[in-house]
Amino acid sequence: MSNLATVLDDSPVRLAPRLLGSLLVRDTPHGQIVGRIVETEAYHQSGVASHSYRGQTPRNAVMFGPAGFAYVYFTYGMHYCCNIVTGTKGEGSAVLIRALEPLEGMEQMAKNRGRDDELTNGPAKLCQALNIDKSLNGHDLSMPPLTLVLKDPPKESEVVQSTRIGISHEQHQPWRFYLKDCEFISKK
DNA sequence: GGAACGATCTGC
DNA sequence: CAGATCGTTCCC
Repeated sequence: MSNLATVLDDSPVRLAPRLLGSLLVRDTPHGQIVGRIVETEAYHQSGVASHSYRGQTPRNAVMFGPAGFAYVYFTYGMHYCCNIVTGTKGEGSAVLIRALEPLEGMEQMAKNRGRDDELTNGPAKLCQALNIDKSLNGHDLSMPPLTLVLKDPPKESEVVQSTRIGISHEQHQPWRFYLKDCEFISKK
C-alpha cells in the first residue's frame, strides 16, 4: 500500500479536516495546474445523503474500492464533482473536494472555466477548472495526471466545522470543513 | 419503458 | 429564482 493509501485508510469524517491544505495537482499538455484544498465534505456509507448509502452500483463502485482513488461523478446533466476515496475496500466512503485555492496555472483554469473569476470555489467549478471529468473516475491519486500531494494537517484552530451545503438530506450534519477566513470557499 | 431527481452553476 | 440537461435509479 502506498503512503497515500495508508493515510487515507481512515474514516472520511476524520480525513475531511485533515486533507485541508493538501494539494491537488493536474498535469495537462499545456502545463501544471495546482490548487490547495480549502473546503471538504465527508460522506460515509451509513449517511443517507451518500451515493453509497443504498449499496454498490456501477456508478458508485469506486467508492467501495481501496482508499486513494478518485471518485468522479456526473450530475445535473452537466457537472462533474471529485471525491477522494477513503477507508478500506468494501466500505463505500469518500471526501468530496468542495473548493480549492488556485496556486498555479490560473490562465489554464480561466480558459477551462470561460471566465477569470470564481475559478475553483465550488465542487463543479474546480472540476471544470482542472479539466476533471469521468475519464478520471477510478484514477489512482498517487500518480499523474491527477495527484493528491499530502501536506501536514492544519492546526485545529484553523479549521471550521460546519453543516452541509446544497443537499436535501442531512443538512444538519456537521460534516463540512473549511479553512478559517479563507476567501476561496464555496458560496451558499 | 418511463418518470423523477440530483453532493450545481449561471444569468436574469 | 428558474432553467439548463442527462445519467442513474427506482418503480411499474
